[in-house]
Amino acid sequence: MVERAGGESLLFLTDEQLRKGIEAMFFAYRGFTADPDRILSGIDYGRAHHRAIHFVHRSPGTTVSNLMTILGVTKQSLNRVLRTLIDDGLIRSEKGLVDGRERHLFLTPKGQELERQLSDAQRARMRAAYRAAGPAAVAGFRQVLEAMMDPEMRNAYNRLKEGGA
Amino acid sequence: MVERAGGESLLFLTDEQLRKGIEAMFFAYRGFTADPDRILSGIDYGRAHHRAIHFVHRSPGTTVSNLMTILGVTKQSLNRVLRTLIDDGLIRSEKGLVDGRERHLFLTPKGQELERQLSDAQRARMRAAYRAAGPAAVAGFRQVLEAMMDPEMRNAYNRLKEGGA
DNA sequence: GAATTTACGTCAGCCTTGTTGACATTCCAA
DNA sequence: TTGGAATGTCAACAAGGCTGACGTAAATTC
Repeated sequence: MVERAGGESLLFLTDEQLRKGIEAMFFAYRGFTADPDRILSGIDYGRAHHRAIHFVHRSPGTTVSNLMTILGVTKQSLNRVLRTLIDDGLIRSEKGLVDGRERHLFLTPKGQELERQLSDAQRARMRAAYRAAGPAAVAGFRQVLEAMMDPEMRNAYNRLKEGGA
Repeated sequence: MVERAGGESLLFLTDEQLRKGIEAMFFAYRGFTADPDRILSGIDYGRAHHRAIHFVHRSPGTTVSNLMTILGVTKQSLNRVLRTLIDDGLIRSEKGLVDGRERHLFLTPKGQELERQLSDAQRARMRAAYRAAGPAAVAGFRQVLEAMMDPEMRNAYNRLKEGGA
């Protein structure tokens, strides 16, 4: 009755199972962004600002072009967001010492404060989900997500992982 | 060395682990939407059209207000998308028989054709990820995602699950 | 040393997709 | 009959993507 290959059930690969996974991703991503979005809607920023702040926090001193790659947006789009964050004193931009064409990005204390607020909210939901599901589920969660990424993004993700380990 | 509670390791709840999960969600969601987006960019539609088509396919005869709730958008926003899909002959809207105020939505053959194209692409990636990660990982994946949803969305998700089981 | 390429900033315009507010219609229900 | 619910639609606006073009400074290459 159950399809098998090498003794392993393949029931989890039915279209029905895949569809459930697709819908789970859709609804879960909504939850994933809900809490930071709520905070940001109060102040003048949006999800794009959150992403920039997150990755500058994550990789202090990163360059503009590196951030463009990570976020997958054009420089014009990124610049609009970065411009407001710099003007508002949340991000500091420093001309590169070894290569003067590059701009290195850092969070100011004010920027760090907002980052903490946002990531606290997002981590709280993540923590609750992790706790509810348990460590084994979390390992599987990460495995599937990683397998779902485009290869280039998987590389970017793994470089970030190492850096923060 | 390892924190323990009830004999179970809590290492998976460190801020570092949570941050990795957050970044995994971000990069994976990009991959998740990449293939349908590529198809849609060719024709005249966007991600919003995909979502509408998906859930109309999923729940044939669903009403407009139900779709609004599922998608989490306003009726004006939904109507704009629905309008083009109806005008282009991908979705059919039928006045309710028992309650004449309601409009029930269905995919036309043309709509079903596009739905199949889009979901084939999305399922292909999902299938590859599932296969790479294995059945145990998939179970964990689904558990964590479900725990991450807002309660209302979890209900919506579970109603869909039952219907399709 | 001159020419080219790279990294970045910026202006302008366009598109999608979300929002709010207002108003009309139709129909169910008390 | 009257209020509320479900829907459609018009208008205006905002966020955040995009492309294209142009400018500047700095590095690299010839």
